[in-house]
Amino acid sequence: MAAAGADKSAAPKKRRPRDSLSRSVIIAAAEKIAERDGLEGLTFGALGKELNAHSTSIYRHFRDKDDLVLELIDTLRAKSYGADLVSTGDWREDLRLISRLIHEHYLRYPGLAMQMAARTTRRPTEFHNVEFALDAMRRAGLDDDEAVVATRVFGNFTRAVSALEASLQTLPEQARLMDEMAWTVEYRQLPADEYPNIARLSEKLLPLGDPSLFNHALEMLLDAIASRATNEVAAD
Amino acid sequence: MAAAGADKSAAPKKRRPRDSLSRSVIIAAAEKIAERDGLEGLTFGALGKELNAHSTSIYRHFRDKDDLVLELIDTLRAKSYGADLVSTGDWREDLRLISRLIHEHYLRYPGLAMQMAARTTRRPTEFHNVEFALDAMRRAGLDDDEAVVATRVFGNFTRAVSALEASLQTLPEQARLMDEMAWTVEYRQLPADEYPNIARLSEKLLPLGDPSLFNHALEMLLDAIASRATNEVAAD
DNA sequence: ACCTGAACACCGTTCAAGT
DNA sequence: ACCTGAACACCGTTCAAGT
Repeated sequence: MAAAGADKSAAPKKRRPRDSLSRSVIIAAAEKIAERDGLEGLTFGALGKELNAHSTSIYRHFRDKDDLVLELIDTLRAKSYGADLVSTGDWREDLRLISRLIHEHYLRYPGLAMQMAARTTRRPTEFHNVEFALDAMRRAGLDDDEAVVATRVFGNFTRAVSALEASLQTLPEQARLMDEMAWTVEYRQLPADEYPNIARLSEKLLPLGDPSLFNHALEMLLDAIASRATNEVAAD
Repeated sequence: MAAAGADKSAAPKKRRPRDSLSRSVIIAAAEKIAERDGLEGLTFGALGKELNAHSTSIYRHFRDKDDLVLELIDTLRAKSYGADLVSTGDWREDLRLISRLIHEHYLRYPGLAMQMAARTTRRPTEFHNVEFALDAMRRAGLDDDEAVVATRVFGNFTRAVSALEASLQTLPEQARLMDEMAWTVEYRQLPADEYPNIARLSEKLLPLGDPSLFNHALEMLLDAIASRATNEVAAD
C-alpha cells in the first residue's frame, strides 16, 4: 500500500507524458526556480530537471532564452502586484503607490530587475501601468506633452533606481560587504585637506543601497511634478 | 629591406618577453578591447590574444575577472572625465556638470555601465566625485544631514538612469528595435475604452531611451533640491 | 618566478536520431 | 509530431607541468 502507484518509477526515471509540455507549464517551473534559487539558477539545465524533461525540449516552445524571460517577467508582474494597482483618487498617492509596488517587486526578483527595467514587454500589465501613470499625471494638472514626458521620467526613475538597488543585492556576498563597508571605513580615513566635505560628513555617509533613499528620491520627484502642476492649476 | 626586422616572427609566434606582463599592461589591453569590441568582447581569451600571452597568465596579476573589471572602471573614469570635473562656482551648474559627465561616460561604455553604477570602487576618482557633489550640496544651502541624503539620491539617480539608458544600447539589435517600435505601433492600437489616456496620447508617446528624458529628469531633481535649499536660505 | 597546456564545470544552442 | 542524445562553441577558473 505504502509505495503502490509510484513504485516502479521510484527514484530514477518517471518520464513526462508526451504533449504535457507547454509554455505555461515551463513558465510555472521557471517561476518556481526563480523563487527558490534566484535568477542565476534559471538555466535550461535547471528547467529540464524541474520539468523532468530534456533541457533542449524547451526550444520547441520558446524561441530562445530571451523569449522565455520576457514571458516570465509579465507573469510575475501580474501575479506580484497586478491586483494592488487600484487608484486612490489622489494623483500623488497613486504615483507613490505604483512606484513603491514596482520597487518592492524588483527587490523580490533582483536577478530579473535589470531586464524588467530595460525591456518593453508589450503586454497587458505594462499597458495597465502606463495607463495608470498617465491618468495620474493628467489629474495632477499637467498638459498632454508634460504628462507624456513626466510619465517617462517618473517611470524610468522608478525602474532604474529600483534595478540599481536590486543589483546591489545580487552582488557576490563578499563584494557586497566590502562595498558597503567602504563608506564606514575607507571614507572615514580620507585626508581632510584634500576632501574637506567627506571628512566633515564621514560619520553620516550612507551606503548606496540605504533603504531610506528610495522614498526620499520619490518624494523629491513628486515635489517637482507637483510644482509644475501647480503652475497650471494657478490659472484656475 | 621591406620585411627586414619583423621577418622571422612575421605571422605566427612572437612570444611576449618574460616579465613584460603587469596590471597596467593588462588594463591597457582591456581598454583597447572595450573601446573596439564593447564589453561583451572582454574575455580572458580576447585579452590573451591582444597581449600575445596565454589567457590564464592574467591570473598571476588579477585575482579574478571582477578584480580586473573594477580596475578598468576606475581607469576609464579618470581618463574619460577626470579633467573636466572643475567647479564653476555655481552649485546647480556643478551638479548639472557632474551628472552629465557621468551620463555621457556610461553611454560611452554601455557594457560596463551597470557595474559602474552599482559598485563602490574605493578609488580616487570616486572620492573626488563624492567630494564634488557634497560641496555643491553644501553651497546650495542644505544642512549636513540633507546634504548627505541629497548626494546619495542625486548620485543614485544619475548612475541608475544612465545605466538604464546604456543597457538599452546593449540589447541585441532586433530586441532593441522591436522594443522601440512598440511605442509607435502596439501602443497606438490599444482600445480607447480600456486605455483612454494611452489612446489620447498615443501619438506623443516616447520610447524609453528618448535622449531628451535625461535632461528633463535632471532638471526636475535640481528643482527639488533647490526648493529644499530655498527653505534654508529664506532664514538669511 | 613566471608562463603555458590541458582539463574542468558550466553556459546557450543546433541538429540528427529515436519513438 | 514531439522529445532525446550527442555535440558545438563558448565562458571563467584551477592546477600540474614546463622553462
